[in-house]
Amino acid sequence: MYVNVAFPLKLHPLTYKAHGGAPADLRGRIVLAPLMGRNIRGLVISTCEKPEILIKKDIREIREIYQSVMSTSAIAFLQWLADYYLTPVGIALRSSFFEQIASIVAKGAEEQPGAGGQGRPVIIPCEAANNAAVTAICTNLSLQGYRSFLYRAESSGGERSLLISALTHLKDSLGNAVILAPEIADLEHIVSPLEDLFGERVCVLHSKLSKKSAADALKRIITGVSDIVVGTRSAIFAPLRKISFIAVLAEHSRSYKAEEGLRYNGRDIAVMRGFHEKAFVLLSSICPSVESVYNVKVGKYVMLGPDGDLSKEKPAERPKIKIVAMPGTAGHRMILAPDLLKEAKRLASLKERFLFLSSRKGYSLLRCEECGFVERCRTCDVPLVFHKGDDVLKCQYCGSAEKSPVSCKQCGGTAIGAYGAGTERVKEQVEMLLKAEALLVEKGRSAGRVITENSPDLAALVVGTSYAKGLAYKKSAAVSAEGAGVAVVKEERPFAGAAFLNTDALLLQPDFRLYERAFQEIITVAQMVRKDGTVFLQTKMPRNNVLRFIKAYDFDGFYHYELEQRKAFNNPPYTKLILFTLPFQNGQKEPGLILAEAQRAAGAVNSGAVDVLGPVELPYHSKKYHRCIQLLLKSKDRNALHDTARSVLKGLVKIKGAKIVVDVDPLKI
DNA sequence: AGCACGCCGACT
DNA sequence: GTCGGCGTGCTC
Repeated sequence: MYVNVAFPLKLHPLTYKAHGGAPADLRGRIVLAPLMGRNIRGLVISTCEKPEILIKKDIREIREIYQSVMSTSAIAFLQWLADYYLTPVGIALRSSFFEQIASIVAKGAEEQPGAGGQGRPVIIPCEAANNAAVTAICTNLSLQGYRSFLYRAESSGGERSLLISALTHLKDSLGNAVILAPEIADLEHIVSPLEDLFGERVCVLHSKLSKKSAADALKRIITGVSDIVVGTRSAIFAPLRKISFIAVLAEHSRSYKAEEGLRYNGRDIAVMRGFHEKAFVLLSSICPSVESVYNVKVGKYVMLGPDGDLSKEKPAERPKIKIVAMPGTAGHRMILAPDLLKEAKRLASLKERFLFLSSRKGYSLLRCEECGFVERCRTCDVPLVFHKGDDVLKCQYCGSAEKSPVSCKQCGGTAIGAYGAGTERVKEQVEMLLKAEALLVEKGRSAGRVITENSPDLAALVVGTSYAKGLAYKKSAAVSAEGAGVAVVKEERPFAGAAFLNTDALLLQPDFRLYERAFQEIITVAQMVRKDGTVFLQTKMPRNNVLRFIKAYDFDGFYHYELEQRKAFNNPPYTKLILFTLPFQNGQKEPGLILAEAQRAAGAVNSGAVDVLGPVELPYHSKKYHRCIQLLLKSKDRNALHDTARSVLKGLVKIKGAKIVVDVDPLKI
């Protein structure tokens, strides 16, 4: 018997011989196989009586055979994953905790697998806060087959409570489950109630766990001690033998998209894993993605709601959204509108909390009053941001800083003024106008780190980028890599008011998903503000369509409008995209040469069903690379798109010295 | 991922 | 003349 073995390498599966006494059920087993003079652990993805390909050398024999870690459906999912994301199976395997799993299995080969599932769950009675959705979940789960549902919740609390209520109802009848949340910091909210319900059955899995914690979690899953896995996107690769329930919380979140390595979307592949496992898949969000709403529309998902229809829901009590028209005249310098200031002042006097959101860090841009010149970064070609505290001009991408100028680099003029308002300047303004201290919160570098503030009580006035949203909560235990799983339920103290100071920054960039993002961003903040509070939107475009939908909390109106727009401009979800990026360093040989070769690769496209955009040369913001060449394929036909992409990729890999990044269903283009 | 093969610059 | 740089290619 021969076996085809996938290794966690950039390599297609290789054929080996299995010795006479080998067990018959080799598929899904981990094996030790000779490769390049060493022994490497791999996964048997298929078996055959005769080798499927002719090889010059003689076929070598498997050295060791260990236990199976993948069911047939898990292997099918893995192969689909590799196929869909245009990558060798080995790369897909490497994204699936394979090396850790293989090492656990090989080392623990002599040990008996644990009986598993003995921890008696502690059942906590659930408050009867449920609705038709809970019933729908329970009924459908018992049907045992693949189905995907989309649920729009009123609040993130509501989203969690649907999940917890449904699982409480199911109690002992719940099979294996995977529950995904976008950020590590979101996990603690779910883990704690789930542990109350299911005890030992619950385990946490995400990529920031220490080696040991990850190994522990994986071991618990493999041995059957834990069969309810809660985690971030990578947890969808949990080595469960079977899955009957998958939940994706905040399914609209962009954090589900991997931005390095295999660029998968955790939400999309959760649905596909659910399909292969014949599982029940629940996607939920307070503002579902346009993609998912579209999938409901075309019958791929079922809408879960009181009447299966969003529009029939009772209007919830929500904070008022107030559009504040700012003077449109060029050069107007108002940062905080009087209305907004008045309300913030009133709330501050009542010791209530107010959140000021700006989309930029730092103080402002510096602009020559004479000629309007704004200095840009030499490598990244973006405007440099003035940081008043450090008195430097800084690039937001490469971080390079230089002393702030005294005169204009273009005309020599000495009148240089602040232009726009970043968080640093907003803080200055707020403190000056409200005569109170404000807390500045900016996004840290590592996702999942929770801000902890020194003051015993939370600051009343908070200024920040959208990252400051995390401060809607009071005490939060830092989610360290080690301590994940030890959850502390946060005590909430919502903001009584919030303001987007430059809403227009959310509405003016050239990206077809911009309106969707603005909608989600504002709804997310509104959801955190007290129901009797106010959310202010400062804008120079008070009549903008999206702002009107947001003001009225008109979800149906928004999705309808947005889908029309996407259709009219041939954008996703009506078309599908695959993006090739070839990044290069500044010093590298003429990009013109690479561009010409990329052109040739793109020229080989012969499918009329696929549009080719580019290749074009663009700035690329990363530490190592500064510019890139991008090639975008666009089609209504997924099969034609993938076939074309495969042939284009064949051409691109021939380009010497070029690194190629393939992004199927890119979010940023 | 490793490891070998292979074609251009500074040395015992 | 050789030693060695790492760019490119192969691994059953």
